[in-house]
Amino acid sequence: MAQRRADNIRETLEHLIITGEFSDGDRLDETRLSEHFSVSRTPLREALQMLAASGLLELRPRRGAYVRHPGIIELVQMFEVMAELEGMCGRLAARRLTDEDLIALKGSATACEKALQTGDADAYYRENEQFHSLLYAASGNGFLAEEARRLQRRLQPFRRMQLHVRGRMQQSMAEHQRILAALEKGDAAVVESELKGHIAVQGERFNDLMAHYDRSNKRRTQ
Amino acid sequence: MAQRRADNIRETLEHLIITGEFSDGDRLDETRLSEHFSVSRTPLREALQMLAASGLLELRPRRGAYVRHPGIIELVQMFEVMAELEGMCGRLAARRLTDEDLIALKGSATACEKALQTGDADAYYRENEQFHSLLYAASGNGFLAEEARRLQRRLQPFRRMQLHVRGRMQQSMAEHQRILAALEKGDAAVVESELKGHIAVQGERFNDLMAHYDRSNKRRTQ
DNA sequence: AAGAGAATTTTTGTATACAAGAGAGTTGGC
DNA sequence: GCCAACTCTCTTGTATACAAAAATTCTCTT
Repeated sequence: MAQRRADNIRETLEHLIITGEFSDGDRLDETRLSEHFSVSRTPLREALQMLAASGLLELRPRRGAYVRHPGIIELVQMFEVMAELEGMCGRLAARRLTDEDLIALKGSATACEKALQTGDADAYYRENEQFHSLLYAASGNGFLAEEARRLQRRLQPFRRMQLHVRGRMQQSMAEHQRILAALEKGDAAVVESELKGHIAVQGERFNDLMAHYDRSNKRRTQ
Repeated sequence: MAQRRADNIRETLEHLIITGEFSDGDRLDETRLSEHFSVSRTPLREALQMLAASGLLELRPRRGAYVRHPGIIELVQMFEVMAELEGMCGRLAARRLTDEDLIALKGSATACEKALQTGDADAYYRENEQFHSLLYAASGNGFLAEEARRLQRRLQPFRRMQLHVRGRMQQSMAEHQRILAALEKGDAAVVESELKGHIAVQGERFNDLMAHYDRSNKRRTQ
């Protein structure tokens, strides 16, 4: 991919869609957008196709590009898959972990703890993401790591919301510690189940989460 | 997606890449290809980007599109993930299976058996693919089913090769029967482990498979 | 003669121009 | 007065034209 402009536009649009600037079902007008970005329709269309490929848009032939936000059912399903992938990463990592991996993971966990103590949810979110990415890499399966990152990215805004649920950050941190301990012992089964739970809880607690989601939706729709 | 021409071209090119008409590292010339397909470069480029999005090409900015075949390591990793996803589908399906799902799966298994008895490897391949697709759907998780199908599609040519390994078809059929039996009993753990094994064996027996692969590669390179 | 640098050529990336399908609005018929 | 068909417009899909960056070749110098 990655011709300069098309890729920049993709990134910007992706952000706008993910942060909810565009609502589900919105139609993206090529001409309007190309004027907005001061480019021709050619690179803009390339951006739209990339977004469609990653599932953020639906391209209906001769009809246009429509924003496609996952509904609650689809979100639960995505978290279900994410839990499985993370569990798999953990299971493999427990067997294949290198010393460098462990050091990096511990460093990341420390950074998480620091963010937790200062109460900086954004920083915690970033460090948490880093912790999980390191774990994916530690699985020793590059393809799995890529797939996990892809889905992580897709679920990004929803995982972020989770952190605003009362007490979730503390619980998340405790889970990280248990995961690290089990990893160090090489206990694949525990790592796998801890990680599955660590993610699955986000799907299961969706009532809380959707309350937040709906309210932020309403706020921006008004 | 799916503007008429770009999508047709994508399909054709995908076939050419998957069947090995293009080798790893081959550079695809936009002008040459657009002349070959009697279209302009615009829809052709769209096709290239779709192929890049699904991992069949690498688009290096200002350098062109390069065919990207998975190496043996990546293939093993992909099968490892496929096994996990199939196992997950099976586990969920054991819990969520409807009567219609079971009937459809049984029908598909019967069709597999018929193909096996007539020794028609192509038919067996098709019916086998159908059996697995039905299983994905039976998981009750549409997102998981889509992801599984995506990866199945990507591994298609390599799974197909497996069937030419001596005795693999018979073994595969027996595994299907055991999976069906466990599904009917609702034994999620057995279904999951049977399916994991059913796929993982393909990754593990990669020495046999690669012997075939290399020979067919050599044959067409000459 | 070999290597570095400049000019040329080739190829990708972007803009614009053109074609054609979908949708809305209008008009004619019943 | 309502429905249907036709036209007109608007938007997408495709072709072509243009710009800019690599790659290649040629030349000049050492």
